[in-house]
Amino acid sequence: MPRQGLNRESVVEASIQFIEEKGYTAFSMGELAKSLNVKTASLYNHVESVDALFTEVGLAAVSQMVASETQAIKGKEKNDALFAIAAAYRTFAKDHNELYRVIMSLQKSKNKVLERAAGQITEPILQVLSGYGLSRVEQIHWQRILRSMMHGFVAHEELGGFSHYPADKNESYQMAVQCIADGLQNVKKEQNEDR
Amino acid sequence: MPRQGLNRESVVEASIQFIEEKGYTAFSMGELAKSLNVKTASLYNHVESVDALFTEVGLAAVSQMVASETQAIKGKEKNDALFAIAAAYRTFAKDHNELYRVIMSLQKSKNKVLERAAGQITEPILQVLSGYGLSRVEQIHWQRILRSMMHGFVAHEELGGFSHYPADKNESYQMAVQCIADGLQNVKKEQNEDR
DNA sequence: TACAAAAACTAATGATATTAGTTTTTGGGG
DNA sequence: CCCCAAAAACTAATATCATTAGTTTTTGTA
Repeated sequence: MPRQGLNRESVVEASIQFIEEKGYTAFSMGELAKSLNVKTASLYNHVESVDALFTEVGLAAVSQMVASETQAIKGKEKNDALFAIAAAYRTFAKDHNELYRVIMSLQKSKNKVLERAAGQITEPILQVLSGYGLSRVEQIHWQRILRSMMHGFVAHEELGGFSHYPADKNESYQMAVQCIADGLQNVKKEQNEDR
Repeated sequence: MPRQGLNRESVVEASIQFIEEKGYTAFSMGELAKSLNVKTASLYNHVESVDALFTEVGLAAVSQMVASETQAIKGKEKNDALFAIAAAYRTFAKDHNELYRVIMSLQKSKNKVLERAAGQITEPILQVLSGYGLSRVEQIHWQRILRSMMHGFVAHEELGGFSHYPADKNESYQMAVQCIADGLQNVKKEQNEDR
């Protein structure tokens, strides 16, 4: 009954912490409330719904991830930047796999929110690609290709999708990124041949 | 009270139909029961839990998907087969996007089940790759790369992850697959250079 | 034809999110 | 310094889930 000094931000913050510690599936309004020494209903003074809360958590997670990526590519360009961002992406997904799931479940939510997130996610990737002398449209294509590969890989990896085979996953990932690096190289080559 | 002649199989079948029609999120034991003219509790004579039921649905979906892929690559090899399986994968994911989600949520489930599914999913992909003269280990790496790209792409696409940009998604996907085709080509080239 | 197993049912429990309505706290204006 | 309105917390209730226990009904077969 003494006030806990909660607000939207601190509730989101607490949710992130809860999810990182106890996991995605353990989360509920009741459990969150308990961890804040508050009754469940009190949370609704600060957030409209569990969905809205998850959206906030997802956006915060996106910011964290983008920050990691941005940090990772600082001062790098071309393939150095490419391998760096790919490594940062995968590392974040592994180190914060519960948050990564929230990011990926974010998509299904609505309109504006999604656009803001998409814009953020795209930014460091486009920065990396800007070093390859691509046209505007090519950048969009390759941005999609890179994101697909990175997400597809970590999604399979984390969900146990390609367990146990006698081949190192780090090496698989390196090969995947190299494949894209080579593909980007080819774009330039083809342009030269066009002249 | 007259018997509905249900059994595990028909319940799974009905679940698939329900999910395809009304969607993943609309599903509940109660709604399923309603669609079968049965009380909720009766379903438990045939399935142990919602989780077990979803596992069954997921495995059935995997079978369908693998069948599509297998059909698509019949009589093809090398890049023909590669582009065919990639197209079939994406088409299935789009045409049965609710089922595709179930497949992807399958992963988190347990041990044996997962292995069986993984084995099935891998099969037609390895068949395609067998045309490229790869070593055993290389096959595993490239299988992971291809699966990552395909899943990553359709996941982003379906969840609205890379909406609206002025670049055709079909073309992005073609480029992604071409990138892998070129990568596979390079493996051979490098082997030749080794001699 | 009777009976036992299978299939359906009723009723209950315990999570869950959410809302309505009530009490408590507290910061700023008289 | 005190009062009061808004904000923050609370209590209580509802509705939706999955799931289980215990009961009745149906039906194949001995």
